[in-house]
Amino acid sequence: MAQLGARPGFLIRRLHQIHVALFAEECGVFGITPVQYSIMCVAQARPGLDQSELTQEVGVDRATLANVLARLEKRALVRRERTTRDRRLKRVYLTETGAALLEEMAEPARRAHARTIAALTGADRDAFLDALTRLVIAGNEYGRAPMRIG
Amino acid sequence: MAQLGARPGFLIRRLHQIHVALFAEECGVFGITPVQYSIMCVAQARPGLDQSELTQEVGVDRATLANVLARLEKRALVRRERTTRDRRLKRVYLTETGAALLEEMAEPARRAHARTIAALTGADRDAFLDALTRLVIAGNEYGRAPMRIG
DNA sequence: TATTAACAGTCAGTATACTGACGATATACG
DNA sequence: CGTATATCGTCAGTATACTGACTGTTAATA
Repeated sequence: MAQLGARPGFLIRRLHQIHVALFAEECGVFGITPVQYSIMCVAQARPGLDQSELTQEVGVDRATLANVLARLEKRALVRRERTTRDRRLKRVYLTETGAALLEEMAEPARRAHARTIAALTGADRDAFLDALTRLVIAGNEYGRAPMRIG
Repeated sequence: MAQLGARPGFLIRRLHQIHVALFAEECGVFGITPVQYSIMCVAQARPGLDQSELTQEVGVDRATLANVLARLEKRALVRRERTTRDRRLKRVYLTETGAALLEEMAEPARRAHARTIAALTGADRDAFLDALTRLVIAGNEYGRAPMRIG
């Protein structure tokens, strides 16, 4: 890892790979990925957001979000409705099936996140998460999927 | 970011997105992505590694590496040679074109990495990189692209 | 030696992520 | 009112990343 290991972007890519692998290990049986899980969580917490609003909550660009939603919809985990007020919009709702799956996955998903940072303890872990949060907020506007902060 | 922002995996995904965006901003004109850049760097530092060895240096699974190398080879940035000793192997070498591009990109790439963690200063930055490194080493064996450590 | 194991690289299929373009719709403004 | 502008969702194309299966080759072993 000599040279590459000194590059922040390289380490971040690796840690992302590792988290995805851990999430698959814990939640693979449900056939749900980390991003799908994030979208389902927001769809439950804030039902009826349109796709554009969802991108800002989940930090996924609109093209990707449309793809993921199409997959979730095909499995009847999510429902989309065109509004009549503004016929451009599609509001997104978690179905009962989706809500049930979300509940089943809660513990495994929590474990996946915990295992990702299990090598850090106490103050180190807190400091890491704090720094990570600061970087994500500071860099929020870069890329095609800025989030709504607040 | 209320709920999602408390999940390590979510933050890591976002920071990875941000780094890729910054790398594209700095290096986009060269048409080279972060992973392509990593592979080219290793190909230069350790010429003649076969693809299997390369996966262990770069932390990319063999299917992905083959794809990336095919693209680099098409642009004549990299060369692949089957060995006669072991006819399964393909050794990888950076071409002169590749070496020239690598030199051109050195500064912009360095900036992209620096900007990714620019919001942290001094001890905070050191602590963050240290924690990040520890997590990457601790989780190295998860997933399909473990690295050779040492 | 003959059979079996393991390994290297590839391929097909799928998921996230981006770009740039497009059609449909809504809003602003002259 | 009518035109220009902006927005929403989608689509096509490309890149990284994974899985599982496959071919060809080498190594191990019975």
